[in-house]
Amino acid sequence: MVAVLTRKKIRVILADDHPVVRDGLAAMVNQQADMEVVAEAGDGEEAIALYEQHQPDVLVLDLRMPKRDGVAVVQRVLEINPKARILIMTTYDGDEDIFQCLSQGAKGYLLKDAPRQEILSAIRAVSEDRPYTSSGVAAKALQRMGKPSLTQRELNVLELVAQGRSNKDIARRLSITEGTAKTHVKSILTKLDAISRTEAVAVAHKRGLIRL
Amino acid sequence: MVAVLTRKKIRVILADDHPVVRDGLAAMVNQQADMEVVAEAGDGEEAIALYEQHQPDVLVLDLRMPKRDGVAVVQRVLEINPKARILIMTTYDGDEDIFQCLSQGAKGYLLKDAPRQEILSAIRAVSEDRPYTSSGVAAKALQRMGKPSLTQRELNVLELVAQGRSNKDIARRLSITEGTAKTHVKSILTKLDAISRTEAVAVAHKRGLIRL
DNA sequence: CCGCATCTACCTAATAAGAGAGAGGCTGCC
DNA sequence: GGCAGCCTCTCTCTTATTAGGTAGATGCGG
Repeated sequence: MVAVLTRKKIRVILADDHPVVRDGLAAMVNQQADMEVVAEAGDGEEAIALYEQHQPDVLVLDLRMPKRDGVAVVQRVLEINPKARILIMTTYDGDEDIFQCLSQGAKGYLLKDAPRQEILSAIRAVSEDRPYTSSGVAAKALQRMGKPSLTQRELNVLELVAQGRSNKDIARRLSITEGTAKTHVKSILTKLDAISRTEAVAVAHKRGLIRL
Repeated sequence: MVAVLTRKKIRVILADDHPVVRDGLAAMVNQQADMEVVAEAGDGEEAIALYEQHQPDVLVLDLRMPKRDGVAVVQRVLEINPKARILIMTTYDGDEDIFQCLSQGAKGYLLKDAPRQEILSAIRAVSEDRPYTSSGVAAKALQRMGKPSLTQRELNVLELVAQGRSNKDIARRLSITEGTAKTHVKSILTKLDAISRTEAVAVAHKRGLIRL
């Protein structure tokens, strides 16, 4: 046995819907002398419940999860404990979610393809309340800065556009006139700097504004 | 120590670009008495090289990888050893890749969010040359059957359509006339059963015909 | 209360996209 | 050789989309 350090171990909760990923992270974390996994969650609601129960030092959170997605979990956990230390970890690299999570108070954000060392450093950083963001992610978050954001209504319209609906169809579904639908589409095009609706969908997808 | 069985252990190679996932799978596999990980690859080329070197019983392969993607690896490995037993494992659930891999000779296909037991069963099945396909995946592969496939040219056009290019722009890039571009777009729409180009992009994405 | 943003709605004119039909050159397969 | 499938090009016609401007109604924060 290794001598136990004076400091307590960093208590970590893992939340990810892939058992494989949880196993991988758990194996990595538990191999470290200074940290341990105290619980694992497979969906958003479980993550919130387990956070409340264990009050860990760090919550490692996948953005895409069943029941409640990452952004919602971040929100809820910070309501429970405004000082919560959350490390977002995902395969996803669109910039909208990154921005949302970080601006809501997540302490770190990194991608799943990060090497072991980087993941462990990130957990340590976040546990000490230091922000951690991998370089590529930081760049994207900066890119997102200054770009106009879509209104809720525009997002609804955008979603329908992405499904290939016509303006007329969109109007019917949202119970507005075709003219209004056009206006929304137009301002979406302007904000996303796109020439056609199809390009708008491509841009929106790249930014993580919509999921397909 | 547990008594060693008469049978040899199933020798497994893991290929995935996420260190976390490799760790998770390795931990799961090595805990089993009847299997062991003999090598791990982080990209397609490495996977091929390690396969050649170790000639494992099972190759567990992620579809999306740097350097060379899953489909290409399946092809190459089966050239090296036509009896190779390959288990495709991915987060991706579009049906095009599933179909491609299975029709090329991969023995199994499952999703990363599968529970531990299912993953292990799949490895065992494939190691005995029995096909394994999780139910949801099988359904999608069947769906794909009978649906018209796009020609190479149409796929090129589709890619440009997905980027939001206009017919005129597509024509210029492919050095064809706008009329011809329209013809291709039209037959894409017909084959994908879409009304507009934007819907075509949505369908194509869902089917895994294109990546964004 | 005022200003600002948003959502709503209408208009015209220009452009792009989609439907339909036809047709020649090319390949590969039977 | 003949046939099928693909790619290419042409044409017309209709509809959808986009650009431009204008403007009333609402709600929110200063």
